[in-house]
Amino acid sequence: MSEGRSGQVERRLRETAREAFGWDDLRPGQPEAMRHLMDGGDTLVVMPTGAGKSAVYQIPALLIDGPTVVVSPLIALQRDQVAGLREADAGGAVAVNSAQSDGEASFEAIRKGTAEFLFLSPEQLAKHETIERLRAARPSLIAIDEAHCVSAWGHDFRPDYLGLGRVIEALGHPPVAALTATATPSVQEEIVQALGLRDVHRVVRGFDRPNIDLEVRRFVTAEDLRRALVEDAASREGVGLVYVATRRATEEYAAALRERGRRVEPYHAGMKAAERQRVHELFRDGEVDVVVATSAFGMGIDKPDVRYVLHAAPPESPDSYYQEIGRAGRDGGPASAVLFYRPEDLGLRRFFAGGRADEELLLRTATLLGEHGGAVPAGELRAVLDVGPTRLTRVVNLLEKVGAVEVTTEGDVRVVPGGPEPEEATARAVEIDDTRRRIDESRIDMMRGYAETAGCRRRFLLEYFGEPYERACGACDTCREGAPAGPGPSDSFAMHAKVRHSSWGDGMVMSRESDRITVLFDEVGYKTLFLEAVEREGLLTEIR
DNA sequence: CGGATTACACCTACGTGTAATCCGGTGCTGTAGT
Repeated sequence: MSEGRSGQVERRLRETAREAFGWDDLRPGQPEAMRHLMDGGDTLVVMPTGAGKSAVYQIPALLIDGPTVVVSPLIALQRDQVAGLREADAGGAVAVNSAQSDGEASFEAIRKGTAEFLFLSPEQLAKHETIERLRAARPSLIAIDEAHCVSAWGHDFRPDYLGLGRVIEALGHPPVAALTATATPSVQEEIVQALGLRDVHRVVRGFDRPNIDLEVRRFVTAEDLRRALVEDAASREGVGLVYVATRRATEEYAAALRERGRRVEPYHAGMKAAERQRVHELFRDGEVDVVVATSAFGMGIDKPDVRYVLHAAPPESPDSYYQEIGRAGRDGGPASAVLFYRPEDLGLRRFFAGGRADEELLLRTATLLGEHGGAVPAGELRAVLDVGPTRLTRVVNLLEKVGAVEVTTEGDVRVVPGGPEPEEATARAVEIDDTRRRIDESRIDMMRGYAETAGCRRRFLLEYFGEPYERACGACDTCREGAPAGPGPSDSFAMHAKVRHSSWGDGMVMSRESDRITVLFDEVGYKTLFLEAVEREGLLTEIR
């Protein structure tokens, strides 16, 4: 590739950025990713909200002939994105989902080229008719927005996320851009695997948010914690968020804060759509001081002047925690993230993470498909097995992973000839699901690790996300109290070293403190080991 | 897994303690009934 041609491509990218979106310049990392897409490769972009993730696919979309399919997890998000693109001179945008009646008109607009962008949920893409309509429009680019959902939701909550790899192939695998604000190296790997990305160019940058002060306050009784949080939230200046674990707690904290004179609204997924919308608007317009919410509140929020994010209970992983506190201080001004912590409150997360694969249903599905021998439409399979679409997709995903069944281009399910027998397939599927669950549970352990570390909290989080951070930040509670120094002079088990444990298998060193290291094992997830014991017992060997 | 609620035992006052039970998050979709 000559210097001249890539320079020319970059000039066209810059021109398009200016003309269509009014952006005067491209940001670091963007041009390379855009060029890679235009050369036909896939790209994985991990950048904070507001740093220009969307531009990475939107600008090439206008330069490559053919429409762009955008997978977006929330209908509300699709609406905002369509509206945003319509304001720009970006070739038009439409969506297809259950909230709008005229899906056919949207497909028509894409086919005729009167719209460049088509927004869809993974569930829409799980339908064979949708794929057929899209194939007719010959999409030339696919964007997966909020790509961490593949890993966070694909295994149970919204299993159609794991079908996206198949969708990409069915559409002829045009260049794919997967975008997210938060993904550890292992989640990045999972996204690449699940989507079947090839020739991947990665842009990973900007994890550190130095203006967010980090603090954990520990409590013994639930009542003390509750009082302290209400007191804290009631006395803060500016707009803030309080994350709680249950819907009921949103109401209770909101009532307590209202009593303290704050303008406050609860928010959770059990509320009516109109009410949720209203809270979003009040928050956006600065007409509330505090929103008390479950994890339902967050995606798509881009309010710059959120001054604090308090947690009344730990979330399920540092991944979720970092996403939630990352909504503070987007304007670069001082912001605060405080976790009000009791170890007992991790129990609810353990409960949520605890559901095991349905062994009986796996066996029944595999047996039934084996006896039938041919391709069975998903609808018929659901009826015979008497299960809903979510459960069936979950089971089919697992059986597909062990090579027992496959989904045809028509969207039917059939056994793979020569694949494992039903019993064997079930056992292997259960094992795969158990591994995934152990890793989920180990993420809860890492959340505890964050809450209980004596070291710098920022360092803990950044190393969890794979960014070596060889110092103390000075802007967290442990630093202010004089956090212990970093790792000693020993250079064994360096950051990101590959190691082997006699019973936990292979893993990678993800963080180091003065007396302990944390290793992410392929099979059992995150484990923290004390260096003294590692050396005394010879627990780990370095491998390469 | 832990917290909140309910049931009921106590035993004779109308309240209190303990055991059993229930419940908990995230969103899409498509259809039936207003």
